[in-house]
Amino acid sequence: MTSPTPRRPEGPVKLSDVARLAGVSLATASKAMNGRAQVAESTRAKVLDAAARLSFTPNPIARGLQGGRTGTVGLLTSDLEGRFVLPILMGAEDAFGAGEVNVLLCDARGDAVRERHHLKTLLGRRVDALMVVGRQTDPRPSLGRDLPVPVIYVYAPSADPADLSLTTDNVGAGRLAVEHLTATGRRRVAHIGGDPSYAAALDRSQGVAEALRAAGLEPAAETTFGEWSESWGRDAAAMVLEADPEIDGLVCGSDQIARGALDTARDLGRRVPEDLAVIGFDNWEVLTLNSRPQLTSLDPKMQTLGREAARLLFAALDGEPLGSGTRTVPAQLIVRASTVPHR
Amino acid sequence: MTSPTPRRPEGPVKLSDVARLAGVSLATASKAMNGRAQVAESTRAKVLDAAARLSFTPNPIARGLQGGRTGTVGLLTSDLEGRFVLPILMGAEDAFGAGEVNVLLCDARGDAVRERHHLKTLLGRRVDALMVVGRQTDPRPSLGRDLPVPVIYVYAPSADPADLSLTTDNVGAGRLAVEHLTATGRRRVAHIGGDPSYAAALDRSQGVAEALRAAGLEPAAETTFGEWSESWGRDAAAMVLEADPEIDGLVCGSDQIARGALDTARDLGRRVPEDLAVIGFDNWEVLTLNSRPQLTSLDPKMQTLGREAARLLFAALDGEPLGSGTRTVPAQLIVRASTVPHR
DNA sequence: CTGTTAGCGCCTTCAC
DNA sequence: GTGAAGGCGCTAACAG
Repeated sequence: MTSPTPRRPEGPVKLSDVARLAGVSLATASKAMNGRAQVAESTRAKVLDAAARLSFTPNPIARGLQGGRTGTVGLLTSDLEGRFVLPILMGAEDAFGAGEVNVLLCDARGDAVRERHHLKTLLGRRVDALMVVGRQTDPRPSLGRDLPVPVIYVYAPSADPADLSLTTDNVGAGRLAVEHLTATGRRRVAHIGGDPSYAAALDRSQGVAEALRAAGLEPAAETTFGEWSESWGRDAAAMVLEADPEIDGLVCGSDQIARGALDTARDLGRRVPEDLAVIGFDNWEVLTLNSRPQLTSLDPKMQTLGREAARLLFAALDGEPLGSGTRTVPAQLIVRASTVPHR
Repeated sequence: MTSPTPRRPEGPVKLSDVARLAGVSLATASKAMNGRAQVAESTRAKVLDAAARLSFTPNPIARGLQGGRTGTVGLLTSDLEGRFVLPILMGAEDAFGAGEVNVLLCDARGDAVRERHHLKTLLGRRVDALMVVGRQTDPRPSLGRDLPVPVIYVYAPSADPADLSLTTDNVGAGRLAVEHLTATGRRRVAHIGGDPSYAAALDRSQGVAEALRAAGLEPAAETTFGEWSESWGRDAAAMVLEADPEIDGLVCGSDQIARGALDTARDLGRRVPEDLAVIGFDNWEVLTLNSRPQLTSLDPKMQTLGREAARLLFAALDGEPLGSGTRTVPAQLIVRASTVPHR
């Protein structure tokens, strides 16, 4: 047996160490390591073995200098604060990590100048691709058309249809909410909207309207828009329920609003879900799991969004055309006790 | 006037382009750009001007190959999911970004094997420093003592006292909570604890006990521990208030618990804050701002934690000794209507 | 199939 | 004060 762990050179082990141990030239070692075809299987085995014994890791910096892949992608967020961004980030980091890619994170904190600057440094670091994450579904300005790497916009789509964007399907989510309520027998449904300056609020409202129409139902009231807060949910629910006491289904623009609505329902002595079904959006668990009763909600699948975006970038790096336009990921209905009686 | 924007070579501009435009050699250009002393001021000016006109950005990859700084730090999180991690990340990214450093993000998702792996790739990428972020304040295993770069543990301190850790002062936070209640005249104070398997729950409880003793007060009851949920807050508050109706101050182990306690107080007809003051921990705004009344809480200053950790790493990169042991950042009392009557 | 030779972009000796 | 040459670790031409 040869010595299992040859004397390691000081410092990190380099390809030349591997080559020497394997008794081949540097170039051959390189080819063997990178799976190039012009290498005899026996030599490849020798090299691979040597590499393993030295636990060699190629230096990505040196590799990057060559102009090939750096194995990094830039993640440009407009605002880390938003709770929506984190799951996207997780999904992306997850998907990339599996593919030996590392994520370079930059937060522009809502400032276009800072965003420009980060874009420059990321390109300077020769990232292989870029993912731009915003915290609203309203379209945002494009980074430009002639970037040297593939770019995908996530959650906040690019305003330029030539770019590729991936966002959540809020219209569909609105439809799903109503379909769930009608499927559970509700006939008199009202919608309490969120902040109408957000596309998400308008889209959800549109979906609600479409589904009601499709079900042959009149909305119990015009959508009332307000803000994304519990207090708005409390107030709006009081208004709506007073105006039409027959209402048996309430679609709320967000879980916060829904939680406020639940409070009002309790104050008014309405039993949920027996007298009144309440449904929210976002599936923000701190809210949905802690409310009484627990809240049915539409999960925007942010993690899927991140993962899927990473997948698309990977495909682009593998030479597939990136594509363009805005694609959506469907929301998922999470049923809890606020819409169906105890099982 | 010379042409303001000289014909740019194709591709990114390199130092040799700058040198040529400035009419000096590559070496001189390098020295001039890096502020080395052995360069005439006049030549330096020429070079700087040329660089500006070409908007030259040094290639960090090539720089990194040299073995100097790569201008990247690794951020190793044990779990991105936790809501605590994000603000730390923001603070760190913020502080680093200002210093022209980029953050390489890796999420181990609570898996030690994955953590090892990420550690290896980060070191392989020659990060200048490492920041390890956990989601509980319980000590975590050290990454080891002989890492080639400075390491700081944030929020979750390292179990090895030779490492440098930065976390939040939960004991002090517990004290602050009680001091606030006594300062507003409460004399009969009980503590509803969180999940006792968390150091945070025990530390806060300890701080509460200390401050009560210091104020010459008996705790209204032994701390009851449970879980970090609203329903535990509701149940525990009911128990505690029934056992001792004289209680006029409730320190809750988290904002979630506090919110549950507020619900119970309302159900029991106790006026908050007149009859009963309620205070939480974490200052999680979705909870504190939406409760009725708004909730006084102790903010753990996670963003400060991240920023401060980055600062310490910067100092270490500048040659200062890194230091060791666990340091803490004090929590900040955020007073709202649940402890003081309407102003 | 394998090895030799040139760079990638930059910084750093070391002569001049 | 300036420039020429060598090298960081690796890959991509080319020769053998």
